[in-house]
Amino acid sequence: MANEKKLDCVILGLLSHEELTGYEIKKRIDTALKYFWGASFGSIYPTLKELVDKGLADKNESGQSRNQISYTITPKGREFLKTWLRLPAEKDELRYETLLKLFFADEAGVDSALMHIENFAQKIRNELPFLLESVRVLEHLGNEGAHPYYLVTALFGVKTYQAYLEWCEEANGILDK
Amino acid sequence: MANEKKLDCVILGLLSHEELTGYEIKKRIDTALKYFWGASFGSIYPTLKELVDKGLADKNESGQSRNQISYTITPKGREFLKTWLRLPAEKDELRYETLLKLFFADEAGVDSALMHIENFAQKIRNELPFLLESVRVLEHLGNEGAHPYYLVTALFGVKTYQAYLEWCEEANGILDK
DNA sequence: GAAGTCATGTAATTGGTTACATGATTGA
DNA sequence: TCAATCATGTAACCAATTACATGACTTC
Repeated sequence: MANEKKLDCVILGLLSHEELTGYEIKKRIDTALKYFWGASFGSIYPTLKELVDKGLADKNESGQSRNQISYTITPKGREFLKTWLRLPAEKDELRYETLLKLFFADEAGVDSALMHIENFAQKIRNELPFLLESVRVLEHLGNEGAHPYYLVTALFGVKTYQAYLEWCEEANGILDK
Repeated sequence: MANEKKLDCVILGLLSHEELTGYEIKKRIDTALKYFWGASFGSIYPTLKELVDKGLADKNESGQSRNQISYTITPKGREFLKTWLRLPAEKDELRYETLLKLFFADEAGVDSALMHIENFAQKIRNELPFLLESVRVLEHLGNEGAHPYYLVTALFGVKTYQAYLEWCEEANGILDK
């Protein structure tokens, strides 16, 4: 029961802010939600169809370009979203392959362990500037509308990324001796 | 291609340390790997069967108790594991429903946002002592075998959990004004 | 006119969860 | 003897990815 589909809520959430096409929804997920959620086209388009069927979103065929289809949230969709938002979160989960490979690294040797840590650190270092920039912008935008919520989630990214980098140092120190 | 099954490697990894039953594998995952991986019985038992079919593990029907079936890793299984361990990690991902509900919280109001943060903090506070105790024990055990790798992954848990708690404070401060 | 990106969608497959079914063992 | 836990396993279901198919628009 705890494993319901969340993508419909993600999409409704995005639509609650603005009218969007499937393609744009994918972009939003890959940028703003990147560090705590993911989804592919192969799940986004079918879910969009479902939302329309259930009366939670409306399809607007007449985009500025002929082949663009944009979606808006319906009042019923907004109600659905609000109900879900107020329910306690059921599942927060991590799947860190890096940690897995590290946990079992005894079998493969310390060099490969150090490589995994370095790869991980590199990925984080690449992404951190984007996140810091988001925070900078959001702090300027002040307390209107959804901005404080965006800020808080971006700060989560920053905090955890910084913790990851500190851990990489620490782990290196322990293993590389 | 990036989305191959990882559970076979998780199980082989655990078997590379010791002989285990399916039930014990589940327990290991729920304790030692808890904060970066998960799996259910419904995936563990079929995977165990697969591993035996592929010659990567052996089934030992004669446990101390009649209805216990334990598994050991074969040399081929060890080779398979080692190869995987040395390949770069492809996928590190988070699915934090809490963050999702926070990102869209404008629709539901600040009270529910603060509730989500508090629930999250509570969960972390509950789990942190166990993790700290693991670190304490592992630091005592020294540098033999897999211990440094266990230590490093446990420290990852501690570092991130502490970062989460700091973030909860910060987020509360921003939203609760 | 070619390359790249914007844009939508489907089919096959898979990895996994949930719920169920069953039964042995242990300890109060 | 009853409850809890140990222990294994299957079937139904589902969410999601990957790969594929298609075509319009933009820019050099």
